[in-house]
Amino acid sequence: MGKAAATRLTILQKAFELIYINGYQSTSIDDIIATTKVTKGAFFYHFKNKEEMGLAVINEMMEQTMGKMLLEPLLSSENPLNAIYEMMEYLLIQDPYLQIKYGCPTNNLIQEMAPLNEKFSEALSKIMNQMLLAIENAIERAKNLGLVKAAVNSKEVAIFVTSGYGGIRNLGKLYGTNDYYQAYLKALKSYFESLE
Amino acid sequence: MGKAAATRLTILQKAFELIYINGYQSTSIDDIIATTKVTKGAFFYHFKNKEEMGLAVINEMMEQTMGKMLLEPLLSSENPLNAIYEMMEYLLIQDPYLQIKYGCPTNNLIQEMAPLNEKFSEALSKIMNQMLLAIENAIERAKNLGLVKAAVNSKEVAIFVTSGYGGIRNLGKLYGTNDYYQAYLKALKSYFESLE
DNA sequence: TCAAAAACATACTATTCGGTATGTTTTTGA
DNA sequence: TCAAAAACATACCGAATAGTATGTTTTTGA
Repeated sequence: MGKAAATRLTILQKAFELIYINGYQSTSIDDIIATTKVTKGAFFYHFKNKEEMGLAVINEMMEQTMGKMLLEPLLSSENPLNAIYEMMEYLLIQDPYLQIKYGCPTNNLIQEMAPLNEKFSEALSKIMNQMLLAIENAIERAKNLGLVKAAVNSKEVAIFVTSGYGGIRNLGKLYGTNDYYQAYLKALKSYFESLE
Repeated sequence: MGKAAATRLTILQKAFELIYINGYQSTSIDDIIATTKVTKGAFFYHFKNKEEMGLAVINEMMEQTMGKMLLEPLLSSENPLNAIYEMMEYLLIQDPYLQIKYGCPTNNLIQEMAPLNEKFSEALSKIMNQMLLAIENAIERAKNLGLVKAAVNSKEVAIFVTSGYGGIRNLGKLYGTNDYYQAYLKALKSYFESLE
């Protein structure tokens, strides 16, 4: 990676980190450059404005991570329903980059920016579509494997499960303890059993 | 109501409206006074600072509404499970004050402010505790009425259902259509049936 | 090697925002 | 009625912020 590309990446990484913690609007460009060795001139050389940088964070940082975290394990799983549960458990309990008090980066940005900025909505929709589709396909595959009742509507379940994930992340932010995560996971497991 | 109290209420109502749409941090005091006939002097006569006003919005506007919308119908319902579903359906589809693209006022504020402000977290926790407890009690009552399996854990279900509500509101903000609400409600209904 | 382009650095600006200082007007109650 | 307190109005301030103007340094490629 060239030096210029490294500078750009430094900006995006720090920006992602600060946006995850404080939100997009509360993250100032001065914040980003103060905690890196990047100057304002370099920042505006790489990005036309703050909005373009925010979109790059979504498209180049968040989307990739989400894809690798989701599509790969779900696509090849022998027990798709179980794979979804494991993914949730990983995201909520194991993932070292996500913290209870800061919630889920994607859901945070949706909450903050969806009503305010069409471009952000589009970029975030791609990520959520990835997630919804991955789960829907997994359920569909579970149906074909005879692991889930044929009457189950895959799309509805995907929406239901994805909603639950976003919501429990928000409850985690509020209460700051993973007790709620544990309770949620138990209920999720029961729910999945009801689909068999 | 005295004139002073009316001024205070005007501020709180407009503040709630703008915070619901744009978020707390993006709602400036200048915004609030520009769209009312309240001056800055009056604003700071009634509230020590912006934070105190924000807390008043939560405690005096949101908490009451939530209590009346939740506790009352759920407490007296003959079929508690059905009452929860009806409440969700009302909040998502019927409620004239809530809009798809702006999501849920409480969940919005949690998302934005929980990691940033302890006082906001406390105030918002009271509201969410109300909701969680109301649902938990309703499930418990359904169990006593023989409408729900004894093995069901009321607290876990309350957390699961509350998460789902917050999450689907966020998806609604992203996609701007109530198709997702409808799919969510169908899945919720199926889920409730699995508890019987 | 060396000029042109890319990449970065610094100082500055216009605007916004929360909050204050200092008033004036309105209400209250003895 | 009238003074004191409550309620409101206006002008202003300092800090923060996105973005720009104008440089200098580094890299590139012929």
